[in-house]
Amino acid sequence: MSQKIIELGDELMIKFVDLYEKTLKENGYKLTNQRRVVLETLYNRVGEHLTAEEVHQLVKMVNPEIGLATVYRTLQLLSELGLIDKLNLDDGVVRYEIGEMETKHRHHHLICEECGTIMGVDDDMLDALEEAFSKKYGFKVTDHVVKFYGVCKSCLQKQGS
Amino acid sequence: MSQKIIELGDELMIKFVDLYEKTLKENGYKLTNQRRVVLETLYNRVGEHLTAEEVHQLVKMVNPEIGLATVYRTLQLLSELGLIDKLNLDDGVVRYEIGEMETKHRHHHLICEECGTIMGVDDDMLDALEEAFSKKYGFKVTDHVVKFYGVCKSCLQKQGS
DNA sequence: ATATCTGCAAATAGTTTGCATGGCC
DNA sequence: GGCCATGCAAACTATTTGCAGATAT
Repeated sequence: MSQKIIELGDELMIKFVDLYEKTLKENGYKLTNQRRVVLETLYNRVGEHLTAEEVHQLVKMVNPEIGLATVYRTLQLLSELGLIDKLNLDDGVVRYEIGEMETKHRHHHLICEECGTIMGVDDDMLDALEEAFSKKYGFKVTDHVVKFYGVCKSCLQKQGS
Repeated sequence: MSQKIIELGDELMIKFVDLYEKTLKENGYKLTNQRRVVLETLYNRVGEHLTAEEVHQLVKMVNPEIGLATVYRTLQLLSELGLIDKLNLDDGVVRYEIGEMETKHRHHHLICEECGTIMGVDDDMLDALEEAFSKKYGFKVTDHVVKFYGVCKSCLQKQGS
């Protein structure tokens, strides 16, 4: 069955799809169109933090047949495989975003309490901290989640004027 | 109407109840038995991270009439007032715990992926980092949430043997 | 060929809300 | 006395699951 593929025109995207195929195969999962479309959708929205519902809306533009349950299942799978990241802001919805392939550094989030903007930042400042914690508490850290809440640059400027 | 009060026998607890009364009054909320019982329950379980359902079970031992909805409303209120802390571990349930009155330092969580233990640690290592982030991204940080995932000391020892 | 995946609809789980009654200030 | 808070049940929302048919390998 033929399936319209999103026009990539981007070397990075090809690399990403390769990784997706490799990772799924290695773990014994099938390579389905639904899964690729979900991943491509996330890729096309780098920097955004989408809910399952939002991903479903976007995905339906490419293939209207894809159901919401599949989107949920796919997001969960891709997240487990480390192809995408899960993000929880305590607002009752789980969000997903493309993980950073290029760097090994986990990235963190600055959440503006004024305008709700979520800004992802890449930083290795936490690495030293992680090690310190390991030593201090005898706890072997494998991962960490850091969220900063506050007021973003542009909201600060608005407040100033 | 008379209401059985949990035996305190503890100066800290009295201080805590005082704070609870003061904070509620200052914000125009009524001082009800339900609210105090919820707070005392949390206090009696310092170090644990309870779900609304769990708090409800415990609270019913003191006063079986208290409804689940009230527990939800109360936990939300106490959390907004800063009397207790909210914690989300992405397992589909929101947890609450007594906030640290003594220190200004927010505390962080070490979550063991082996046994599920959640360990709260108090540490000011993040303060420097917060400031660095503020400078670097022009973002005024007011709060942060940090979670470390990994393997706890006792699980590491079990693995070793 | 066959085990996995999908779509749909129904089920679930956690949390919220409307409303009449009860209790604090 | 008035208004906020409570309890109950019903409503809601996000997410999960069962199942029959479709699809990738």
